[in-house]
Parts: sequence; C-alpha cells; structure tokens
Amino acid sequence: MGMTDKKKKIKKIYVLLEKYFGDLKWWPAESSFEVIVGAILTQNTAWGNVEKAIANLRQKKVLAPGRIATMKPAKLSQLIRSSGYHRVKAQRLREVSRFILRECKGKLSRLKKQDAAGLRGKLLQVKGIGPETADSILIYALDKPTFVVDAYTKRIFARHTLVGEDASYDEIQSLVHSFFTMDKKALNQYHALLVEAGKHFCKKRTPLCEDCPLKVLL
DNA sequence: TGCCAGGCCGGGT
DNA sequence: ACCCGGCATGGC
Repeated sequence: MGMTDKKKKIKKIYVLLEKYFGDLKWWPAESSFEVIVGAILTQNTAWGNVEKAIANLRQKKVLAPGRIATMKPAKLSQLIRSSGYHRVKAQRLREVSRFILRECKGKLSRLKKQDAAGLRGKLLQVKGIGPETADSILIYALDKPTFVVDAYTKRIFARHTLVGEDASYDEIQSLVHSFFTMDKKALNQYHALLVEAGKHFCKKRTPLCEDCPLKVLL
C-alpha cells in the first residue's frame, strides 16, 4: 500500500469510528496525578478494576505523590489489589511518585513546562513506565500532543493492513504522527475511538467482526 | 470455566 | 535486537 493510501485509510478509520461512537471525551480525572496513577494501574488490566483501586486511594486521602512515595509497600499494594499485579504496580507507583517529587517537587504544573521529547525520555527511564504508559502520561496528564499505541490499535491497524502483525510501537506511532495530525484533541479522540472499537468489535478471539463500523474498509 | 483486559521487566538467546 | 515467563484480579 502506498503512503498516500495509508494516510487516507488512517483518516477514514477515524471518521468512521467518530461517526459511530461520537465524541468520547476520554480519560476524565480529578487531577493530573490521578491520570498518572491510572496509567500505571491499567497496564494489561480492565479499567473497571482500576477504578476501584483509585477510589480506595482517594478514600484514604493518599492520591498524592508525597503520600504514595512514603507509604509502606504492603499497605499500598492492598489498596490497589483490585487492579491486578498489585505488588509490582505498588512498586511502580512508588517509582513514578519519587520521580515527580524529584523532578518538580510534586508540582505537575511545573513539569508541564518541559518539552515533550525530554519528558518522554525521562519517563521511560522510570522503572515500570514503558512507551504506552509514557505517552498516556504525556497526553492525558502533561498536555503534550502524542498518539498512544495500545494492543487494540496494533490489532486494528494490522487487520486493515496499515502495518504488519509484528510492527513495533514506534513504527505505528510514527505512522500516525506523520499521516494524521499532531492536534491534541484529535489524538486523544483517536486513541479513545480505537480502544472503544477494539473492546466492542475486535477482541483477540473474534477477529471477524460483522457489526464493526470499519467493515466497509475490508 | 477458561480467556481476556487501555504492559513492562529481566534474563536468555 | 527480539523472545519469553512472570506478574494477578475481576468480568463475561
């Protein structure tokens, strides 16, 4: 497929999904730090399980980097138990909290003033933050236009032959960054639309989706 | 009742 | 530079 065709297809997928799902207004949270916590907790985990964990943290008044960083690991892991992998995730929450305290004394508004590329590099050095979590933090917590590539994105793009089955994270992200747009709202919406489409029509065991709004492209 | 969910790390090749 | 096992709870 030529580059021009890929560009058209990327846009077409967006248009069809938006027509079907509408404006999703994704990832609402009460604070940037809550977004970061959610980004860690939702790693390979259904969002419903994450919400309970965040509710626990809020109820205990520990939804702040200073509190997370100083809490005993056993206590923290119990609070986030519902999100799965709670021991490793407790450690990851501690790591990212320490990073925030170190980098901006806990003031995320200050962190937002740094440039996107530099921030991404720093985030990737934090143990427990990989490319998807870093990009989720960049766009949803730190206001940086970034396309987040997740398992659904890869599956849907591969299914529509935009990329190969073995495409890397950076390859897929570069494709969207160069052929779609760098507008923050649109990138947010695209990610949300792909996840929604994946949940409804493109699960692992059901690659054939009769009612998928993207069916017309196949 | 297995299978899957908005990944990432560490050790091995 | 990849490949793989481990990490774990809750919903369908």
